[in-house]
Amino acid sequence: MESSDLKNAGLKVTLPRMKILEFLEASNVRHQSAEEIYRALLGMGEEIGLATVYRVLTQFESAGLVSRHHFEGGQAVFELNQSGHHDHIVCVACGKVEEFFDETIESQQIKIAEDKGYQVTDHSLTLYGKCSDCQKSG
Amino acid sequence: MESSDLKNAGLKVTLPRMKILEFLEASNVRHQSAEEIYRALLGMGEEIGLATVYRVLTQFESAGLVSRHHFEGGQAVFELNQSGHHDHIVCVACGKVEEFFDETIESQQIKIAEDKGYQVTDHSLTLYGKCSDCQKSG
DNA sequence: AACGTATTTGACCATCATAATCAGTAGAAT
DNA sequence: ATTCTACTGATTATGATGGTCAAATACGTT
Ligand SMILES: [Mn+2]
Ligand SMILES: [Mn+2]
Ligand SMILES: [Zn+2]
Ligand SMILES: [Zn+2]
Repeated sequence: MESSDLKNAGLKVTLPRMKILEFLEASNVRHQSAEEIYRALLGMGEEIGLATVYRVLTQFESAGLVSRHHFEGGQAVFELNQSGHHDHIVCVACGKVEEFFDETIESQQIKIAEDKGYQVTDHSLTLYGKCSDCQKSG
Repeated sequence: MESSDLKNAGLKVTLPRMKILEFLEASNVRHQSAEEIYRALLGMGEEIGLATVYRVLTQFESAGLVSRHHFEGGQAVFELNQSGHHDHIVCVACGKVEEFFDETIESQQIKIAEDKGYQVTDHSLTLYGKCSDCQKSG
């Protein structure tokens, strides 16, 4: 039951919020833009405004329910925070997004920041390249 | 002489291009937005259009003279490509930007990509945190 | 030096992603 | 059920950046 997630986040349980959360949980695409989510919901016959989608996603982000990523060149994409932290590798040809987590990189980042006297709050790491499929066909 | 840089890049030597390149070379701030560069030039009494600044910076980027970075929340920033590749750590309190290069991270990134069958073309890594100054005063 | 042409400039407008407004609507506490 | 407040969604606003086009300019050629 997703409504408990909303309550826990201090958000009123409303139809648009439920619909967006359900959609993200049911979707097999993990990284989607606000507009993609909006269009998908419209396509499912839901009545929802684009402004609401943007607003709700921002609220979900503040509540820690979703993460927002800015990959090169396009809109921000959102993903449910189900598994823990990870970084991304994006295919510059087909747009496919894969996830990875590397302990060596993670700890090295903290070490670098500490050496410079910084207290790290966040980081963003994205690799760009051609996936194996696109290397064959391109 | 900077005009040779422009010629090498296949760009005609024009006043606006010279002015922007000279400004970037003379500036002690390494990472600046198009608008900051525009305002600085205006403040120096130069006559230049904002559209020209954007256009020229994009041309410089294509020519490999500058790099463009999208840090969180604001405009893109540009920097001269004088030293080699590096990544950035940004203070979330005062906006200060520091640079670093870590061979461990660099090679680990390539290894990760290879394991997934990707041919890396580029990557972006930015750490966010509080610098030592801002930790004291904040 | 003067010319001719292709390129560049800059004022202005267009666009794109996203945020703000605000009147109407719908949760939820009583 | 009533009431109050937070939420929604159509619309408008915003901020960064790109496109247009007439006027200006760089530069190879005379
Ligand atoms: Mn992800
Ligand atoms: Mn830099
Ligand atoms: Zn691909
Ligand atoms: Zn700071």
